[in-house]
Amino acid sequence: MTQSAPRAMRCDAQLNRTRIIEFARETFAATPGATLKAIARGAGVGQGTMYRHFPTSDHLLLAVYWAEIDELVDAAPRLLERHEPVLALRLWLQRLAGYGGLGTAVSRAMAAATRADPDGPAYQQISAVLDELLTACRRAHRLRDGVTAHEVLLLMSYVWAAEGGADRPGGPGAGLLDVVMDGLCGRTSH
Amino acid sequence: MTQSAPRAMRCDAQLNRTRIIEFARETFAATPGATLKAIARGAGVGQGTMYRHFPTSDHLLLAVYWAEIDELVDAAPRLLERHEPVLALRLWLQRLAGYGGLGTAVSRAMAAATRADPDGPAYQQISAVLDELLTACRRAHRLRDGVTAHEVLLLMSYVWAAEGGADRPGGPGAGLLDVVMDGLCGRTSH
DNA sequence: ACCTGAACACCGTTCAAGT
DNA sequence: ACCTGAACACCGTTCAAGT
Repeated sequence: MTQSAPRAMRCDAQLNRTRIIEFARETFAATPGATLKAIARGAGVGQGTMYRHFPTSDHLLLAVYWAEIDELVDAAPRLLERHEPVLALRLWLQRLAGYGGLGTAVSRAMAAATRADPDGPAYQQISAVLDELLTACRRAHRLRDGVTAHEVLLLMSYVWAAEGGADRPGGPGAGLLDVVMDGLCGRTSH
Repeated sequence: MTQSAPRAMRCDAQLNRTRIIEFARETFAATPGATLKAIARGAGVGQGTMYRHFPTSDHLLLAVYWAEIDELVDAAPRLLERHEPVLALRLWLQRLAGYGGLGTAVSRAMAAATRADPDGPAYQQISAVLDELLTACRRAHRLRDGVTAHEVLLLMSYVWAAEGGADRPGGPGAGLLDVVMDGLCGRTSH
């Protein structure tokens, strides 16, 4: 513990924080575009408190969906153990896309992370994990050269671009993952 | 003229309209996130007038960048005449991406069109023209099956996803068009 | 038919006052 | 150290009143 452990919050602050997050989760599920003020009111805290804990709505979004992001991150090594690299990559991206569509957890947090805090922990973790998948593919000479994790995430932004969600089973964009995979695996150095 | 020709506007209305558009063009160039109220004030019209002509900021955006969209649309047939289909498609997408980056004309209008008015004339024209390019490629058996123009535009949304613009020459996303092209042309039915 | 501008209901943000 | 809630500067939207 040579470094500053984040200085435990006072217990009322901690309580308020969890209260906000919990109420925000329910609220976002019902009303995706809910306002910070409304959430503060509903959670029974002052607006100043809200603002202290979550300076912007993206911060709140990340806090609410943190668990889902963790799941996504944890899934990667498991996939790499059980499948060959390219399939693992495909399944992971599929899962990423599966979270997509506005209103579902990870896509909103991803959008928030890429938008507001590209250097924040959420984006860092996700791109680090994706980088492992890409490296595995590269080692197997199954990936084209010079593609970064950030670029792949950029390419996947079609998932959370459309309001309606581009990932619905039948909808437009359902087949786009095939296109992306072929693009990523074409022209290998093999 | 069996149909309702859009009923010529009164001359003061027409004047106000062009005044708004002109001032908005300058303003957007300087301050991308400019507000409708500020533009109304700067253009010397009442807020009600602003609202009558452009119910939402996306409508204004489309009006401002209409000329650029026309250029893009007109470029397609020329490209098809002078190059083979796949190269034509590539050059057109390159041009589309070249408009990219927030703050440049077409990308903002495209984002506006896909977001607010997916059935509006701008998006219709662009996707129709892209469909011609795709059809030409398909006829030459150089395009994978079952890809629609809408999907390709969805895939290109990486261009206007990032705030900084993903299309800068050296920046991330510069090589993504290659990935997209390989993805689109892989697995042909040829 | 069109324009004006005050008015309304909202938003995020701040900050003095409390505990 | 943290919370509260009034206050501030803004936004889009509406609408009675004018021409």
